[in-house]
Amino acid sequence: MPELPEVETTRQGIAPFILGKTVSRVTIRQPSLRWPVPSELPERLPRHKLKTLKRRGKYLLLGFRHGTLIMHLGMSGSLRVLPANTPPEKHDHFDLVFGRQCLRLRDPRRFGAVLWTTDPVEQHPLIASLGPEPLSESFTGRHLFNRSRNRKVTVKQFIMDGKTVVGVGNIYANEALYQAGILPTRPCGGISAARYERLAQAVKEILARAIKSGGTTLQDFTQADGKPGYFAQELQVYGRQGEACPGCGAAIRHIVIGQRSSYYCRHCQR
DNA sequence: ACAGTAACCTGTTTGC
DNA sequence: TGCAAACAGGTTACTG
Repeated sequence: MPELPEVETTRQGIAPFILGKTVSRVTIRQPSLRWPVPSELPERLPRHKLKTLKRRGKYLLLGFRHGTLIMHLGMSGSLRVLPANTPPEKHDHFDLVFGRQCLRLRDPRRFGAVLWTTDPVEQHPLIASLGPEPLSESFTGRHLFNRSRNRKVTVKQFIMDGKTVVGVGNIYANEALYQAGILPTRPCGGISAARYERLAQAVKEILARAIKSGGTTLQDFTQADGKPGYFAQELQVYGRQGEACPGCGAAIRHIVIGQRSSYYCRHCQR
């Protein structure tokens, strides 16, 4: 479900309710997520104040004086702030309670994660090898060009790899390649620096616009207040197999690349 | 180091 | 209508 815009939307939505607040209780209902939820959290977190709430790629980082809680929403996760006495529903696996309010993780497919580290979080194995933030200055066309030389994977797989750049999932990879006019199947090692410049620009624009729209709701993504995101209406190619390309009117095509659905226009992308 | 595939899990949609 | 297969926004782990 959530790509970078959805995670950022979530971060912004929950921050005002939990930043600076003190944890009163932790409830683990389902410890079996992507990795086991650390069983010591209910002893370790209460009485500690949440000092920072950051995002790195699609990871949310909840900073405490004595460590960092790392959360990931996987394919189907969502976080909401609710009154602490709200009865949990079927897939509500984890609660971080702050007095009368509670941060609740719901994740039907359980590909999400809740982890704890006392080391500097940037050294955590899941975080340390990540590429640059797409909305930062260190993410450039030159970076894409340099990293892709002598590689053969398709450009779509290349930009979806978190070691290349973080936060570009399947939806926005399709959209960025369309906007940049690049065929998703093209081997990444043969694309020119000028075209990578266009692609980096497209990634930045699309992610920034999606964040402003509150993310993309396809089936069940909700912002922290329970409202859907509105970027789905602005998707040019994703999920539009057979529809007319907004640029030239040709039918949008659908293929599978690396087991992920891919959509493109054969005329506007080359 | 790279490329390709399977794996984790549940819910919904599609096809016979 | 019923049932099974296919598919879904992510990422790691394993194989060659």
